[in-house]
Amino acid sequence: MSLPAIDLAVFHQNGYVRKQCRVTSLWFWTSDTERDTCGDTTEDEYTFIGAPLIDGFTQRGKALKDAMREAFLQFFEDVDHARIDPYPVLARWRDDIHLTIASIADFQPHVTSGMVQPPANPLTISQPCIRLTDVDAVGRSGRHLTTFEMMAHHVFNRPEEGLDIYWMETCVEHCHKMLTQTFGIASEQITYVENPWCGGGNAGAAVEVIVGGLELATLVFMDLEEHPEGDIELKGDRYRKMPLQIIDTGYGLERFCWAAAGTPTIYEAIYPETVGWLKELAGFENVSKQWPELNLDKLLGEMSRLNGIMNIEAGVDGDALVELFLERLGQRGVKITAEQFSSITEPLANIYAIPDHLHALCNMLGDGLVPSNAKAGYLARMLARRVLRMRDELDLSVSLAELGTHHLDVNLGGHLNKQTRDGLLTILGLEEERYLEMIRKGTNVVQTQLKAVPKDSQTVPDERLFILNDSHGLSPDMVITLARNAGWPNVSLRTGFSAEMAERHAQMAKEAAAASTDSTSDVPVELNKPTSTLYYDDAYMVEFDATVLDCAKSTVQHVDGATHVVVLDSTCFYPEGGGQEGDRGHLAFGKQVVNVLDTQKASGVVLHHTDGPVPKGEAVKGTLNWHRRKQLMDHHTAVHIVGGAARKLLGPHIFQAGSHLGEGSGRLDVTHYNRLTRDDLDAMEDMANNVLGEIKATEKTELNRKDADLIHGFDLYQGGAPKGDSIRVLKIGDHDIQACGGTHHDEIGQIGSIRIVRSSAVQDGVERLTIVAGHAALAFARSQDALIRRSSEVFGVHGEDLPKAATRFFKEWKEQRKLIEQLETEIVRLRTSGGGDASHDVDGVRIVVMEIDGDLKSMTTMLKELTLDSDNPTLAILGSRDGGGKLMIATTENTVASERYNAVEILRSISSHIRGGGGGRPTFAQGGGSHAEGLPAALGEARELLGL
RNA sequence: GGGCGUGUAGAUCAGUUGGAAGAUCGCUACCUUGGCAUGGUAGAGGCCCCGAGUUCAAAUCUCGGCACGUCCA
Repeated sequence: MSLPAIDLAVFHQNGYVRKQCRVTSLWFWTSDTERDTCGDTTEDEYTFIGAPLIDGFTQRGKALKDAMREAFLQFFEDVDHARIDPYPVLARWRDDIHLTIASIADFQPHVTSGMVQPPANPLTISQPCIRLTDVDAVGRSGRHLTTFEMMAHHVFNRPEEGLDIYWMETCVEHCHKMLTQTFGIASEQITYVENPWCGGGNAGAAVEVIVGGLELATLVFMDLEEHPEGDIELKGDRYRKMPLQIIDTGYGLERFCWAAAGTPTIYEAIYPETVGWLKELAGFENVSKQWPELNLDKLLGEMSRLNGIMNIEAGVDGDALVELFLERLGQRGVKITAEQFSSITEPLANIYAIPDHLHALCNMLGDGLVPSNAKAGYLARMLARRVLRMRDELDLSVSLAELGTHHLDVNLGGHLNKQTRDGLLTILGLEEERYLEMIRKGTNVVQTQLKAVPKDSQTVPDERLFILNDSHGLSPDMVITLARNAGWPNVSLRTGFSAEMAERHAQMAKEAAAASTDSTSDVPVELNKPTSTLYYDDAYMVEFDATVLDCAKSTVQHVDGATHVVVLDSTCFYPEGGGQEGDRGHLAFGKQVVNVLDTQKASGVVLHHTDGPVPKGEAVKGTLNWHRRKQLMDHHTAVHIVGGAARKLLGPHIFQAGSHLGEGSGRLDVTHYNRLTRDDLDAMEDMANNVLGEIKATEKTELNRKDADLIHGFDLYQGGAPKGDSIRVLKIGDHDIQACGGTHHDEIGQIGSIRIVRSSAVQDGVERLTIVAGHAALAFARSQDALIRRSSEVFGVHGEDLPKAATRFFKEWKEQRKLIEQLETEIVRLRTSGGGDASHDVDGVRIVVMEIDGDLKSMTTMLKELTLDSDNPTLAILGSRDGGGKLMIATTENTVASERYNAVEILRSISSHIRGGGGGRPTFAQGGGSHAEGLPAALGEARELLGL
């Protein structure tokens, strides 16, 4: 079964009839008797360019967006929808996506699954979204954006419970009324296309709203969930009805703006000031002035129209595409050469894309994102780099921070959600520094990588390009530019290479995904009844009585010595979670005792890993290893306090990226754009310890998700996306407020003291702080003391003199090493100059055969002294008893000595005496053995061989 | 989360098959000049990131760590 027709009274009342599209075969509703296409086909061109479809909005840019958004939200407020503030563009309440990609993403997964109440119902919102999938098309297609606002009205019905706010009929009614009355769009201009929607395991009927060839909105009626036995089939999958009915609408704010402005591209409607400014900076007028006969607006308008109806696949050959474009433009009366086309459209594509990318970047950074080389931070860095590259292609002399300042003032009205203006500009400045550093290194890297490539080569080997891109961040066209400047003037990029590289990356990602098959651990016990968690009632409870619900042999060895898994009806053992390690202790029953070696959790059931069985149904007395638990609580509470200090001292972009609380130390990963200095750590440490004295007690409350979001916002979820509706909130005065399920002190003074031991980098943009608190802080101080004591004993100085002493010793060691080298050289000079027994003259070649003390390094020094003087042709054979015997033979290069003697041959014929081997060049050979006592014999044979 | 790359003189970087640690700039001294820019000559400056392993021999190969960079999801 497929979905039935969407036959609504509102269509009939407005004179609409249902037709099937001649091109796409989709069913659609229209009041235009002539119309036989649905409006969004390869035959439906944009009609609003130069002829706006929405009247009454004469503004441009931010003012236009503000007016449009207000009109939309006001309309829905007037029909009893609650206006909701937009969510961040960083989807921190979700663990499956980094960025908010649609308004419905705000309510996934828990509201849409029914677990959590929506903040209002029905509601209206205008949600800033970021989608990077079409990033390459931005600026070129005339309509693509990486960041846009999705205006929406949402309804969450539960018909089985009598909650039925409205469904299709009223939804389309609102939509139609708004379009025709608020925005004055003529009814016959609007078509409603029936096109079922599915995604993410859900599906439903949907209507696309098309005006003037442009899809202005989609109305989705989501009431199906994927199920193998479902009776409805959509696009190859089976679905069944679910208890929830959700209306998910999306109206593209920027598209409304474009339809109201009627500009050649969407960018001129929403970023007119920036486009104008960049054109001026780039001297674009000089480009267009060359061909006064060209009508630029007509050209751009036709291009947008063409892009609107041509579905251009990624990876299409660039040259072929331009040719096709020129042909189609010619058919439309725009006469233009390939040269004119590229010299106009290439700079314009950059001019258009820059404000779009800046908008996405400012929104991301404004929400507190820190650029990085991994995860969401990478997306920000990618956008920053794209802007910088486009800036360089346009040859603009503005910094990224100046572009950011302009964008913030002109297009964002100076508003950022969290980050400060200074913070934003600092980050942009740092990103530019990194970019410039990468370019600077690029020239060198290119020269090294292309060393084997002939200077007159026309291509760069694929493998080199892959390495340069993946490892050094130099995109193929950047490599070509650099290579041309560095001595390979003829190289160019093979067409289609970029597509191949993308394909290769996709392949790599696929292989990586296939390799990481997660092993679901076997849990041998039943997981029916959630364990009652006593540690939340009283974090200080050490002993408790409980009943054994289940006990089974471990199927996998979880920890050393653990043989069984025990489930109790209640427990005060904290299971590992939120970064805090599981508790240990023991369970006693009768006269027997089993040790709890670790505690884990599965589906709300606490699993005690023990070293022995406990009979099912038995009453047990559980006792916690309190020393360990106290230490874990010290660390956990300390991590919250340090995190709060970091946020206060370093800025609003500080977000917890992970934590681990062990007995010996705790660690906290925070997002930050710079490496932390010891001064930073000291300042945080000071603040953290002051907090211990200033704030007496922590407050622990439990809230439902809806209220928690409303009261505290999404900064609450530092520990990650929450899984359920119930949120445990830990408040340490106004210093730190977080959702956290760990165990914490009621009185933070019990921690005693906090030390931040060090910081290290987990990845770019994330700093790891290692923290010790309570007894661990004391233990750490003692071990540090011991290190200093042991070291100062070696030097025989007091601890405070240690740095001075170490510096002096190191300096003297270097000086003495130098001196030894000089003395060794001097010894060789003395032993060989006076015509002693070591030195002989054979037909104009000085021959030196001697045994010396020293390792390979000092032998090398001596050999140099002997054989590097070409006025004194020498054959030198040195031997040492060091490490099983060493032999080293050299001749003075390019002299009679090197002509007459071969070092390698001599070495081979004598090295057997020390039972060794070796090799080298004819003028320099070295070898070693395992029989140092044979050295005199080896040297003796050498003398014999040479006739001495 | 997965992949890749790089750590060598104060700075920027070479270093071939494992076999004698280099270049350029900078620094010091001297020469050239009335003085300067410059030019010339000589010299100083190295825990080849750290730690193991393989080898007669490791800057070079293997493993681990630290630091930095980069691509993809």
